[in-house]
Amino acid sequence: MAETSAFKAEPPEGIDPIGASSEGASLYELIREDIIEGRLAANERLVVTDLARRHGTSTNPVREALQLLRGEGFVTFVANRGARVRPIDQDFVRDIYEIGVLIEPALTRWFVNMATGEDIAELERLQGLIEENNFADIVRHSELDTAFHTVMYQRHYNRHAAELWWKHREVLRAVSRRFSFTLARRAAIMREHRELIAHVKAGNADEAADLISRHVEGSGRHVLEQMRARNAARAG
Amino acid sequence: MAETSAFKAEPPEGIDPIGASSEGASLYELIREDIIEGRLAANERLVVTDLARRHGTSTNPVREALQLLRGEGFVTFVANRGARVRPIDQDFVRDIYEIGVLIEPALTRWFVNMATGEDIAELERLQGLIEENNFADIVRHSELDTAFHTVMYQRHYNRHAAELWWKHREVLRAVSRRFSFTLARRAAIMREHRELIAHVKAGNADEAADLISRHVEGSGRHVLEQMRARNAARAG
DNA sequence: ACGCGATAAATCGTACATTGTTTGTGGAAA
DNA sequence: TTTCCACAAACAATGTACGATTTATCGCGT
Repeated sequence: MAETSAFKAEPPEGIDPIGASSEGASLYELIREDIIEGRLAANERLVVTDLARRHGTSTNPVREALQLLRGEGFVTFVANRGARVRPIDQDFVRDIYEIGVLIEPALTRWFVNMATGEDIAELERLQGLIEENNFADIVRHSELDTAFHTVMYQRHYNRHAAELWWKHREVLRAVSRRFSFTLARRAAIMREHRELIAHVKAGNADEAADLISRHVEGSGRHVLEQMRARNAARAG
Repeated sequence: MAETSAFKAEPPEGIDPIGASSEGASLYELIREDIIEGRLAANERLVVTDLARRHGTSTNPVREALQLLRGEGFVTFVANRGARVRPIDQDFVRDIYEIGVLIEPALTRWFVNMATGEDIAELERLQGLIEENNFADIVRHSELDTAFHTVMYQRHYNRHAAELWWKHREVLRAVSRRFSFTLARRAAIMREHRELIAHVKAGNADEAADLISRHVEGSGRHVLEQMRARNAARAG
C-alpha cells in the first residue's frame, strides 16, 4: 500500500468500480456528495435541466445519475414529477447504525479467525496514527478510523455484507464530519480500539464481536445525540 | 385486505413505490425479472438497442432502467462497454442469506414485543393456508410464506432493514421457485412456523429470534444444496 | 498463426417533441 | 370583498431521434 493511500479511506477491494459514463460517474459522485454533505436540502426537488446546466452537460447524464442514486436509496422518484432528495435525518442514521450493529460483529468474528500478522501490524500502525492525530484533524481521524475498520472487513467472503457496510460507512462518515467528538467519546474510541487489537491478537472472536457491537452502538448514539442537539438548537 | 391480495406477496408498506416513468417502471421490472428468473444468463451483455427493440421503446427508458438496476446491484457497468447481468450464483445467494440470518432475528424480536391480536390471527390464518396448500402449488407456497413473514416485518420502524429484507426476499423467492422442497424441509418449515406462532403468543422474543435465525439458516442451506446439486448434475 | 487495419456495432452525449403537472390569472358566486 | 373554480400558459418530465466517439469484429497480408 502506497504511503499516500495508507490512511486514505478506500473501499474494500472490488467494490463500486463505478464504470459508468465518464460524465455520468462524476455527476453521480457530485450529486451524491451534495446530498450526503447536506448541500442539497432534504426533500429538495432535483430538476434535471437545472442540474444539467449547473454541471455543464445535457440532461441524459443527469437522468442516469439520478436513477443510479435512486437504486441506492439517496433519491426518490414520483412518476411525472421527478426526483427529490431523500432526507438523511435521524431516522435514516439510526436505521443504518442499527444494521451495522447487526452486521459488523459477524464480519469482525470472521476477521479475528483469519487475521494474519500483517493484518495486526497494520491495525497497530493505523491505531498509532489515530493516537498521533488525536482528533486534531477531524477529517483525518475519520479517514484513519475508516481505514482501521476496512482492514478488518476488506477480505470478508461475503461481498454483499462488506459492500453494505461500506456504503453505510460513507454516509456516516459524511454526517459525522459535521460534528465534533466529545471527550468521553474520544476516550471510548481509543480504549475500544486498543481492546479490539488485544482481542484480535488473542484470537478472542466472541469478545471482539461483542466489543464491536458496543463500539458501533456507541458511535451511533454519539452521532444521534449531536444531531438531536443541533436540531433542538435550530428549533429553539 | 382484499381476498385476492390476502395471500399475494406484497412489499411492506412504503417500500419501492416505483414512481418512475410508466415505461421505465415496467421495463425495470421486466429486465429485473429476467435476471432473477435466470432467463438472462449470468454475465450476459445487456445491449441497449436490443432491449429497446424487444420492448418496443426507444433507448432512453432502457438506459434509465439499467442504471436503476445497477444501483440495486443486479447489473454491472463498464465505461463505454455497457451493462452486463450480475450472476446470481451460489455466492450471491449465500451472501444474502447470511445477511438475513443477522437481520431477521432483530426484526422478529421487535415484532414479538409489538404484535397485536390481529397480527397473530393473520399469522394463523396464513399458516392455515400454507398447511392447506401443503406445497401442492410451489409458487403459492412461496407467496404465502412471504406474506407470513411480511406480517412480522412490515411495520418495523427501521425501514432500511425492512426494505433490505424485502429486496433479498424477492431474489430468494425467484431463485427458490426453480427448486422443489425436500420432505425434510417441508416438515421443518411447518414445525418452525407453528413454533414461531407459539412464541409470539407467549411473548418469548428471544426464543422467537433464535428460531427465526435457525429458520433462515435452514432455508438458505436448503436452497444452496439444491443449487449445488443442479450444478453438479449440469457439470457431470 | 499473428498482428493490423477497415468496417460494423454499441455506447454516450446532445437536441428535440410530446405529455403531463404546476402555477397564476380572471371571473363568478357567496 | 373574499373565496373558489376554470382555464390557460409556463414548466418540467418522459420518450424519440441522431451524431460523435469508443469498442468489438473480421478479413487481409505478412
